[in-house]
Amino acid sequence: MKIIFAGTPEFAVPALQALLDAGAGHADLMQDDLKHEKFEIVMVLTQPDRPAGRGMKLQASPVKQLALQHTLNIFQPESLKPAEVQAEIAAVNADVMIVAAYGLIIPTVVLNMFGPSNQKLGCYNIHASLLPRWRGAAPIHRSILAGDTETGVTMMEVVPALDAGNMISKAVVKITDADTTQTLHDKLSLQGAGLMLQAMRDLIANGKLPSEPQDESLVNYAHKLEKAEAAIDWQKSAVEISRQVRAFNPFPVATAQFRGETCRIWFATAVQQQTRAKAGEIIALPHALQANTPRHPLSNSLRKFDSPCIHAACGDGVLLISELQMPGGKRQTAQQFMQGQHVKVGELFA
RNA sequence: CGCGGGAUGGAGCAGUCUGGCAGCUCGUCGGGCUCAUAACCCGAAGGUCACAGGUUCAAAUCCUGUUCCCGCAA
Repeated sequence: MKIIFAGTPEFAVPALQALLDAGAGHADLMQDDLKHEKFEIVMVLTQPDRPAGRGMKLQASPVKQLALQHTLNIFQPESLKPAEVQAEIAAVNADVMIVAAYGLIIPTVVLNMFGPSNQKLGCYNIHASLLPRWRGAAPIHRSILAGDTETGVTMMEVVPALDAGNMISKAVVKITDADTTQTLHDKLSLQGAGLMLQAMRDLIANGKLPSEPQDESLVNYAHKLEKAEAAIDWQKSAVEISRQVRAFNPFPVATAQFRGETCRIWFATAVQQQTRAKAGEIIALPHALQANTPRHPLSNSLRKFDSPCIHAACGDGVLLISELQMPGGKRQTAQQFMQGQHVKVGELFA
């Protein structure tokens, strides 16, 4: 079965790796008699190298880097709309196309190349949510931000409308208080790779995949994160702020003003504690600087938390900040931050 | 050469503008106190101030070059 794999970022890497592990490879490197039984990756579509990182040097996408290691046929058009680009895709005569966070619109003309009218097996997408919830660009971020207790991945048919195709299979993943977008992303991309591989095996075995339509009444959209959403509003509840912090880790990272500087909050959890302190006020700094700070009534009861955190009052509840970063500096644990900055109880985040 | 910040005992930082004894919060080691402790008290070790060159009576500090790290941008 000839496959085109279309993907760009880290999320798509486990899926491509899964195909490679399952025996896929460059056509020239495979035995002729295996080609019909196994997967043959005839083209890897990925976005063009972009300036990225410090110095803004051109960088190959994670998918491209993996493809290069396996000497796969790489194609990096700016867009799939030009006729000559579409001709190149048609020329490899693939049976199926797998899409995972590719990031470019796939025109109807291209989708039709894999349609039944051409005796092909279809075009399928791996999406990082339990559709129809969280269609769109930032499903992982939005599921944490919304306080969902579970999310997942969905394998689906690609149609012209955004993430609206019929669904093939799903995997559910719980969201815990310790999950960030990073940790969920990693779990989901692995689950997605598994779903995709199973779907491809079923496709080889049966020549088609059963699917069911999405319930349009349950649809909602995961809009791309705005930079402005990164700033913490300390009037909100600790639970909401904790979700925001975890949803924005590792990108773009929630921010707070401290001593006139914008510092980034990498990790924080919420506890239910009544306090009369102002929103954003630091009310306790257990362990590290206890000798130099007034003993706060809460500090004894909060001692059960084994790593030192900065305890900041919110509109409702208390936020325990355990990892943060000052401008120009590295990420550091709350303890290192307290020692280096000489943080005192009563200082304010804004 | 896209723009900005940084490098100082094991960790995190101040000191640099305005050159003049290497400092803070921790950690480590030794001793003390305590029913006990990540608490408290006393003491000690530990530094080529990223690297190279320059200016100066004198450089962590000023000048030049290099390396590495962080942020902006995605």
